[in-house]
Amino acid sequence: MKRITIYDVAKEADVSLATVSRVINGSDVVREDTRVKVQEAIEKLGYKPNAIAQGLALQKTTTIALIVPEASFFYTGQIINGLIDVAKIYKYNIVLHTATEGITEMNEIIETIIKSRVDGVVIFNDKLCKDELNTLTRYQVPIVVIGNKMHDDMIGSVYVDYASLVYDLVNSYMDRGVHDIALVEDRKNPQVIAQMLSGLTKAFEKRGMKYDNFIEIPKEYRSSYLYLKEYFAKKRHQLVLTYRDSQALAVLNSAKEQAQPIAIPQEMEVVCILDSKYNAMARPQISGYKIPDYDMGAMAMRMITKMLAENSEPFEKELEMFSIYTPRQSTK
Amino acid sequence: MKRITIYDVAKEADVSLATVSRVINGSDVVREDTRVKVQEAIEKLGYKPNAIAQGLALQKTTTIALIVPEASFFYTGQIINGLIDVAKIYKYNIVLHTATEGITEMNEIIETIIKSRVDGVVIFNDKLCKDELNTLTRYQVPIVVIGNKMHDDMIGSVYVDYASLVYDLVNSYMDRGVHDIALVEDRKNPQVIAQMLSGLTKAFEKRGMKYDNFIEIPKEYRSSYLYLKEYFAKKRHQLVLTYRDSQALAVLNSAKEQAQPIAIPQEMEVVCILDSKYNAMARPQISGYKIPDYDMGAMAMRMITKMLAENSEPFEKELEMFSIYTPRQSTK
DNA sequence: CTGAAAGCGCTAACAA
DNA sequence: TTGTTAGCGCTTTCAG
Repeated sequence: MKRITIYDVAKEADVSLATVSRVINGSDVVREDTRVKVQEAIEKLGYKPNAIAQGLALQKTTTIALIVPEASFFYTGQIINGLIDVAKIYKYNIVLHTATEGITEMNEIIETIIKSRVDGVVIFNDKLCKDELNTLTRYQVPIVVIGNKMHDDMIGSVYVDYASLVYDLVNSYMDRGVHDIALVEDRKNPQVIAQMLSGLTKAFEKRGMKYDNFIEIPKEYRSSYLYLKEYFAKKRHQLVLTYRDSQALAVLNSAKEQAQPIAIPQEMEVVCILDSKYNAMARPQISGYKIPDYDMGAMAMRMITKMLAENSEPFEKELEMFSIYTPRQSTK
Repeated sequence: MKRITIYDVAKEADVSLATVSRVINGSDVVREDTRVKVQEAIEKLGYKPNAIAQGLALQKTTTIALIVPEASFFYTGQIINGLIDVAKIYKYNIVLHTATEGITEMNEIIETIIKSRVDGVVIFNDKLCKDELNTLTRYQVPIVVIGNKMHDDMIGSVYVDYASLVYDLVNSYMDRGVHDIALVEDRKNPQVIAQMLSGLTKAFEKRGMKYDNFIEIPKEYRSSYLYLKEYFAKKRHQLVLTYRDSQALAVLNSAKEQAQPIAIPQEMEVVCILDSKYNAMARPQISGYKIPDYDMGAMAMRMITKMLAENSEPFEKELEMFSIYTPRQSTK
């Protein structure tokens, strides 16, 4: 089947290509009968407008680039879903890029993004690289970042304030006299951990105390579990904070499986900041915050479309999203 | 910053645009000093070739479309990762589409895919729609489907043979006299379930028996859990098969939390076909098959690139992937 | 209401 | 080795 173009349709319908262009773009100046005639030709030939050629002529691609970290966590999927769902509404295509560690990698992604002339980019990445964003900005590409508060003429953001979330949580525990609070981290989400730490530090400093209770664990579950098993044999805490569900599960299992099991929540409480369906499947069920991943993706896309709109009336470029706490069995 | 084009570079370097084109495409006929001159102009102006224009001229986009189900499961992420990783190697971009339920949806996706003139499409979807694939084929778009065995001039496939996997598993259980085997399903993965069923049926028929032991559960974990709790109060099985980890967890928890807890694996064994990291975090740990999700994505992409290569020597268009069984605590 | 023609930015013969 | 020119398929003034 020969690639059929607007010319073929024009010939078939016996009109000029300009007219065909008008009907496929829904121009209302076309007389009804010629519109019908053209439509029929389109059907008959199975013509589909070439989006590439349109993009070239129009100087826009109606596609936006999405950069996510390579690690495939459940919430990444949710963000993508939310984003794509609203992208569909606005007829945008999404080209997906995954950022591995390493700056070279990120540079390459930015490079291909610029070449592909996307209309905008949404970036969700735990390692935020200001420099890379700058080069995008230099090329006039509107950006929305998910997960970090920031703001600029061409940059918007959708985020959760983990610092104050953790601050509030820790604060209320400290009010009740719980001071032995540990933070588990595995270096996979440095940005978020930094925020959590700042919340913790602030709560401690408020009371003239210094915070330094990290439990640094390996990146993989199995070794984390083993590490924690040894750790808890020597040391326990009143409250353990984790970011991801798998970390909380490592805590739970290693605490339970001590020679002298640690009773959760009686002896030690556990909160997993980033709630997931697996938290409710664990035993004891793990308390956590329901972060609106899907909505963050959706709102990020919404924001990009606003930035892209011609007549865009001014709008808030920093959008804070809120999470709700779901207490379960791992806390008193 | 004005959009700068190949003309600007040509003027700056004082050569023709053809020469510029040659250096950006690495043609080796360019004299070294003019190449340097052009490179300098490119650097100076910050020129980036317009991939859209290149696409138009070359009649190819170096992007491939990926269709995945909307549901965000862990393995979907793995497939995407694998696919993107090899896409990077071959300089392909990935535009991601999620297929919600409903045929209209799928038709729209196919429509935009055809318009966007991607070089190929990889489709991973539990609901396979032959018709949609046909329209792609009519437009000469090479396809690789992940998860279903199929084959055609323009279609390749990468799959796991769940039927024979389940057949072997069930067969060995039946050899040991275990006949009371139940299959849990929630209608979210009809294609795979159909395959599993065919394996089960075959194993039963071999012994002149008929298989009809389904446990049809709701789609959400919470209601599945409640459903199964009632179910297991009345009825138990020697072996329960599930597809996804969350289903196995629902089985585990509801069995454990009976008035008279069901001992797993002593009284009832559980196998989750699709192994995931959460299976190892559950207690008891759940036995399952390690399906090579990442590799399936990677191989699918490899296959597409082969189909796209000019001088492609013939290759196997049906690629079976194998999984390995990891016995854990949920089986004897 | 419709057509002619000039781009959009780049590639690839074909000449020079 | 380099330049000239004709597309790639579509949009959009500008005339008619």
